[in-house]
Amino acid sequence: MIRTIALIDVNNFYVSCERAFNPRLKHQPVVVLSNNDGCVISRSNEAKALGIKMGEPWFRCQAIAKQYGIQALSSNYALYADMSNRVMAILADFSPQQEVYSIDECFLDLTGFEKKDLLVYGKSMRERILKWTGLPVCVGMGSTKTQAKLANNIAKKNIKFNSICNLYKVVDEEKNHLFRAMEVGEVWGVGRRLTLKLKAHGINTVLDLKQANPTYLRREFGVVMEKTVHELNGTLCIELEEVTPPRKQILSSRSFGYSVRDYQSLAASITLYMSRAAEKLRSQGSLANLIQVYIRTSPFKLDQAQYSNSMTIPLATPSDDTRQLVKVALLALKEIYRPRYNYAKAGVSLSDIIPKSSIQFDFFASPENSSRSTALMTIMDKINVKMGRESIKLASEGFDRPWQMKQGSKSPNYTTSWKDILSAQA
DNA sequence: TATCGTATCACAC
DNA sequence: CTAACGGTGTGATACGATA
Repeated sequence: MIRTIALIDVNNFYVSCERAFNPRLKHQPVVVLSNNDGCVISRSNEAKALGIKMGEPWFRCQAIAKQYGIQALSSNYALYADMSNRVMAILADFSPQQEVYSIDECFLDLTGFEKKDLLVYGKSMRERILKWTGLPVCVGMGSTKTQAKLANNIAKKNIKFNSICNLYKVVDEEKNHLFRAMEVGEVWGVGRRLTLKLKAHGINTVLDLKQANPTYLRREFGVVMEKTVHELNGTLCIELEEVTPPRKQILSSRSFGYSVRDYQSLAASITLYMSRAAEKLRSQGSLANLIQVYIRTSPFKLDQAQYSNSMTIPLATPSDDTRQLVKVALLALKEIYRPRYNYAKAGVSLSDIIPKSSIQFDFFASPENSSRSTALMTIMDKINVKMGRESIKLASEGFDRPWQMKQGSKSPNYTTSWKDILSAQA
């Protein structure tokens, strides 16, 4: 059966979230910055029009920002995550099959809906989300995920589509016209490197790729590209994934607000990051077998001595106990730490992850210890959910943290903090 | 010869 | 005022080691 897949995506998501609560930002050039107020990661249309590039380091935009009064905000993930949940909940009402693909996008399976009704259906999604959350979305529809993505892209860029593009409704002649006008890099799965390579093979536009020979593409570019072309032509190769599978790797890393030289600060940061990673691990009911710790100086400071190192340590028995994971992580840190470098970033990773239900005790492990550990971690997690993050924590996470990342202009947590709501009113 | 482990690449957002 | 460049995650592929 021919399927119908929709992709719904919030326009300029982070900026739109900020605008929903601060109308003064509307019709203005606005950007949201990455952690540490480093790079531009979301732009209003006005900011895009001024030539601000995605991923541009913010300090490089100072001149133009001053000239045009571009407003920059630190990222407020608590706000974005909460808004995301609202959008996803609304969209879940439009189909029983939903794949939450990212913080601001989801696929819906609309197979079986009358093709002629799809535009109206998409329009009602857009209207409801706008009314209930204040966020603008675009909707793209086709017979595969790749087509839905492409349709969404078309809806975003061509005003005549009014934010909804149903590829079924676009006649072949116009489709060819649209696809010929789009760069091959616009296709989902075709990034910078592949764009270059494809162009070297004479494939420049979406239409070129759609018409290319799949067997030839597989030989020259690999399976992924072959699937992409089949999907472009309406043959489904990438299924909707409704249940998010447990993470196979959990990472927690952060750049420092100011460079760090001493072991103590690094140890505190590693403890902090590992605590976060362990929380994520427990929240998905898993155990990790492998720990990685890394530290590095700033690769951008060419005049300074560079050092980057990591260490991977396998655990004797899989664990989700923050205390144990931190202990091992600090052993690794001790091994790789070298004095007299300006460290810019540190991080940890948990991998070789297994479900907790499948735990096998080794010869020396004690089930009693394990259940005590679980009880402690569970209560810690509960306290932190109820009373707020870090209400209870390991002392080695540190208290004042002068190295913590910069967040110079974060908006209030409008939807998740009573304190912030009150101060936002004042 | 098939499989494994690991590093590297490429991509998405 | 300074100096200043994100974070998380997946899958494919390459390649030497291992069973």
